Amino acid sequence: YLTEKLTETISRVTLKVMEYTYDEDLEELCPVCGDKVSGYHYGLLTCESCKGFFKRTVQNNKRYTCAENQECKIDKTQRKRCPFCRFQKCLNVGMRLEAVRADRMRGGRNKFGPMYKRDRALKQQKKALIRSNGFKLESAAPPPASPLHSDYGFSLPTISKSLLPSTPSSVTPTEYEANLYGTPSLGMAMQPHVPLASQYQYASFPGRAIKAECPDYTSSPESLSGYAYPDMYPSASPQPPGLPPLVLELLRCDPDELVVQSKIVAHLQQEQSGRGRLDKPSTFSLMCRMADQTLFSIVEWARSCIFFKELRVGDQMKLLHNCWSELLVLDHIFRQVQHGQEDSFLLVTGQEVELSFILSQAEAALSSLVQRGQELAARLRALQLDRREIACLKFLLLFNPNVKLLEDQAFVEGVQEQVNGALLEYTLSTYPQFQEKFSQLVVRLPELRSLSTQAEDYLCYMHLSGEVPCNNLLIEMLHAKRACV
DNA sequence: TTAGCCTTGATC
DNA sequence: GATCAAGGCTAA
Repeated sequence: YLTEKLTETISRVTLKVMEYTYDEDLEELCPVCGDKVSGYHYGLLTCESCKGFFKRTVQNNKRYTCAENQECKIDKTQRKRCPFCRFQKCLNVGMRLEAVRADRMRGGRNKFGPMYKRDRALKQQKKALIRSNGFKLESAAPPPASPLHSDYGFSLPTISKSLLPSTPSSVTPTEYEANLYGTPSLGMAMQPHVPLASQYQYASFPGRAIKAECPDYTSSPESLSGYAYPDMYPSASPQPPGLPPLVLELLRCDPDELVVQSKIVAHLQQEQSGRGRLDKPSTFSLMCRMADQTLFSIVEWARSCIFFKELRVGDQMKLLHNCWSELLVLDHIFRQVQHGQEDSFLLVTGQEVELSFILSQAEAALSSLVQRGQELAARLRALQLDRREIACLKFLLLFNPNVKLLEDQAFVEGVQEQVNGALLEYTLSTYPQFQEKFSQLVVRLPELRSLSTQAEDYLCYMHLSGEVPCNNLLIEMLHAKRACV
């Protein structure tokens, strides 16, 4: 599998575009302040006020400073208090500077149109997956006559009550359906926490578009190199004074999270549609399939990464065999960091699962894993881990110079050093008030490695018990790694 | 300065 | 002609 993956030509899963209705999108909440969404603005669904705020800030080159610690909470009632943190949040959730037109031309469309369309399609697809999963809501009073049983074979009280609005005493099926998929609270929970393409934010654009028409950034060769940091931001954006180019490059390697999500969702749907109605996999089996697909996307990511693609296939395989579980765990942990809820999980498919449910169902070994994972996520959340840093951490895990028998160990060591340097420079310049952030981040890596080893052991145990689905890349990696050691 | 409403205009 | 995401206007 891995050999194939590393040698095959790039194949892209065609995204299934599903129908959508505009109204459902509008029931979501603004990712910046939680107010009512009024449509797509500058890259994602936001409210009218954050749209206006973003526009004013970028158009007028506003400079803000934060009177506190640059971590003010932004919600509907407090959004006016700290424009610095509000703008920071706008950027962090993925609002796009380049969608603000430097020429102020009105009307018309820009190149984000297809992205908005795809985003709508993905939201719809996720809803469809929930439907087919039979994720059950336990809020309804009275509850639905019969639990919605999953085609995946589990009917779980997965969505926490707290996420649901108070349910009217009686609901029509349509209203129930609307509550299921379209409530603001649930909509927020199901919304991708890193909005589409936010990773391009500073990486792919040589500069803010100066015409109404945005440049075709996806295929711009200039975007690959030769960019300079000062062009990445509007001159008055309250951003740190400099970003190491390597950090930008690493960030640029990250795939569009929504694309990954949709691939996995589409794959799981396809897999399930090929099964008999009575053939219902266990929750564990489904999680394995999900992890398996995530691992595929991680391999895809590595293959297309700067530095990694320079390596020979033999070294590529050794590096991946060494760190696959660490990358998988880090991917999960970072999703939880962004999710920001200590009492629930966000799955790679965008679904949310209550932690208490997992802990009540899981045996001791799994419970311990889950809890350690949540603890690590909480620590990293406390450090305010951002996506530039996570991009670096992924490379630090991938380019591990301690891997035995590498053909080009010096190169791997060199990458490790460069990335370390870039991360250090980034944290110092971006978080000058938090000098020890770099060391605080790096010191978590052994913890992450230990956690991933524990996860591997658990997977191995489950595999020996016959619980892991066949033809699984996880198992291939597990065997390969254990064969090396 | 904010945020709700209005006008515009490329794309379908 | 309808759509809808840009920018513009303005009272609070």
